[in-house]
Amino acid sequence: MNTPRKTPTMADVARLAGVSPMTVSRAFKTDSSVSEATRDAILKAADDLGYVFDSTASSLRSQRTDFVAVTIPSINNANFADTLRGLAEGLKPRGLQILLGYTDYDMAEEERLIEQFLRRRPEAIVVTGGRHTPRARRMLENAGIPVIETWDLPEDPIGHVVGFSNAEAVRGMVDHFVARGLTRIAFIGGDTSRDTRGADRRRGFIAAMQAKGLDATRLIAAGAPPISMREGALAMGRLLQTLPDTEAVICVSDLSAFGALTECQRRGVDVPGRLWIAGFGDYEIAGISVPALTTINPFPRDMGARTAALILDVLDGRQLAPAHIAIAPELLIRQSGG
Amino acid sequence: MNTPRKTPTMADVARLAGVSPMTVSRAFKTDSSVSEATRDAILKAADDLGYVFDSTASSLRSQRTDFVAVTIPSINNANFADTLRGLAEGLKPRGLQILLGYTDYDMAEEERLIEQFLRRRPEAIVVTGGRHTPRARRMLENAGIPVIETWDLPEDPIGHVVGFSNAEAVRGMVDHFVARGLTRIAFIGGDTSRDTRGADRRRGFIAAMQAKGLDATRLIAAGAPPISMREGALAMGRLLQTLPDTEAVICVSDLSAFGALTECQRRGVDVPGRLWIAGFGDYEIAGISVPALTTINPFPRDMGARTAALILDVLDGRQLAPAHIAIAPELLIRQSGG
DNA sequence: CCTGTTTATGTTATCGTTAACATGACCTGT
DNA sequence: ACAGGTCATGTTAACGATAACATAAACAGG
Repeated sequence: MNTPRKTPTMADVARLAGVSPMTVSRAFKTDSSVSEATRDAILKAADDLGYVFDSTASSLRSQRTDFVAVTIPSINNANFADTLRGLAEGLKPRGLQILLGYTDYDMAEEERLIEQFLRRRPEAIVVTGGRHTPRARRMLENAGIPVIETWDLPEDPIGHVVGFSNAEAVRGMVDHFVARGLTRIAFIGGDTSRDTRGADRRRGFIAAMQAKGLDATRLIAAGAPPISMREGALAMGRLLQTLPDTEAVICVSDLSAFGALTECQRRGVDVPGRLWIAGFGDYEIAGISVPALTTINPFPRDMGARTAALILDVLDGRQLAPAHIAIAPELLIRQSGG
Repeated sequence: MNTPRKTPTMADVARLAGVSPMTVSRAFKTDSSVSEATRDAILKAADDLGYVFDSTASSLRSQRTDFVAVTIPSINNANFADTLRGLAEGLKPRGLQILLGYTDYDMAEEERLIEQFLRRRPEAIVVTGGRHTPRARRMLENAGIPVIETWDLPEDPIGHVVGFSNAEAVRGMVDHFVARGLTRIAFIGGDTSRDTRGADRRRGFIAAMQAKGLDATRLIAAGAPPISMREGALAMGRLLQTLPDTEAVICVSDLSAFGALTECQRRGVDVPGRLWIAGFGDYEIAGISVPALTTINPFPRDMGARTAALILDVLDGRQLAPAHIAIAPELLIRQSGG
């Protein structure tokens, strides 16, 4: 019978290597001053015992968890995934581990996640968007760690911001279409308050149209997020039926835009001949579909990378005041219109 | 000047509420036996102090972290994201938090991640695929926690398995195409060993073709993963140039299949009229593109959900022996061929 | 009314690591 | 040869929670 021995600890390693536990602890930190011979002996002993370092104990004693908490609305979204990737890549060199949660576009769920995350004592917390429940906001304000809001430019930020104005970005698209002589422009999506960024884009569309003195009522609902290709196709169907003289459609995202495009293809509506379609996000599909989709690139991965860099700056004391980093989204005019 | 007071602990809450720290601890566990009056007083005190429960200390003492470690090849992949979602949803009711890492299709990176994760003392670990570095495998074997391999049916599993045979799934597609009378069938992707599942699918293609006595050499490389739409389009370009008499193409994923389809559209090649295209994964785009893509649905979300259920069963002692759960992928014949 | 059980709470020791301080050995320059 | 410094290692006492055990009060059944 094999002994049901417990997981070995540093003390066990120390005993086998003939040193004190403290020296073992030092040997596991690369930078510490331990003689090479001692370190080798310790690592050998640790290997022989099958010792696995216990981060939990380390975290408790050192008060450093090396966690960065991140909440995003959805994992099944290439834009957010890109931000996450930029973030993860920027944090990895420093050994910071992301604690990921998705809110499913639900602020109450976000609140629950934030509460859970703060209990884990992360070094920083990144949230998507600038709107939160009052309690969530309070928790973030009192967390005592850097807070970064992304994918938005909130009027009253909690702490740091790395984002862009969704409304402004869509205004750019409207202005471009109007400059090209179009007037009957529609917007698909952004109809529910749940998708905060979608709603902002829709608001931006309405404001921009009104600023140009144009009819801003060609609004097609797409339902609750995640708004995907299918919803885009259905919305396009409704648009073609109710407002057949529409000249261009701006969609809340490339996914709905592509769905809308496929609906046109199924119905034999020529894009861009009879109708222009624009999306948002510069997903891969926007660049490769036939026709390629006119869209807006908000540089999601860059947003993640900048957020990561900001976090490191704050943790290292290089950045003291709340940073307010604005990303400039880029208008990409492609074959689907513009 | 405001006092730089430290974060309050249970002891502080206990003092304010006039109880012992142990009672505070109990009050924070919903199931424990604390009188309603006491609990209210404690929660009130905690709120007044801005107390935030410290999971790190709790984990160290109770030897329970409520973490489940998960490694996936890429976050920017809707299939893996679906698995993750199924997993997260299944684990959330039990308060298990996912510790996510992505390997970027790199086994050495996977090894590094596994090592890091095990230090966090997760309750279980989920890995994608059945191939790992020898050291990674050893670490998993000795981890003393449930190990679940997914997205594959390894010959020699480490512990539990929730997956399917990538090779068998593709065989099903080949058999179907052959039954429909085709013989000149090509395969795009799976050419690098990095994408283990892609390579398995390619192997499955070759084996199935050879089993039918057909030419299994129409293999188009798509490069290193992540193989996406663009690579699919480029590969299709090469296929049309070098093997123009090909009747059908099976692609390593729907993303490359859609890219391939767009290339046909750009070149005026009729799909399915002149060429059939099939993908893998049943991504949303497969169902909505025009023509819709013939593909294979491996039920990624279900895989995640089943994995979560398995983890709970194991943690609760309901499942003792290593489980071996095979998912049956479904052939979806759509307009692009079949 | 007494014993046995349940309920609400307290006491003590500990989870495994490391911050902070201490120490002895070995330099190093004058 | 010695004060001052560096280097490698050791000692002690936490970090903040809770498992395990203990106890007092309330309750229940005969």
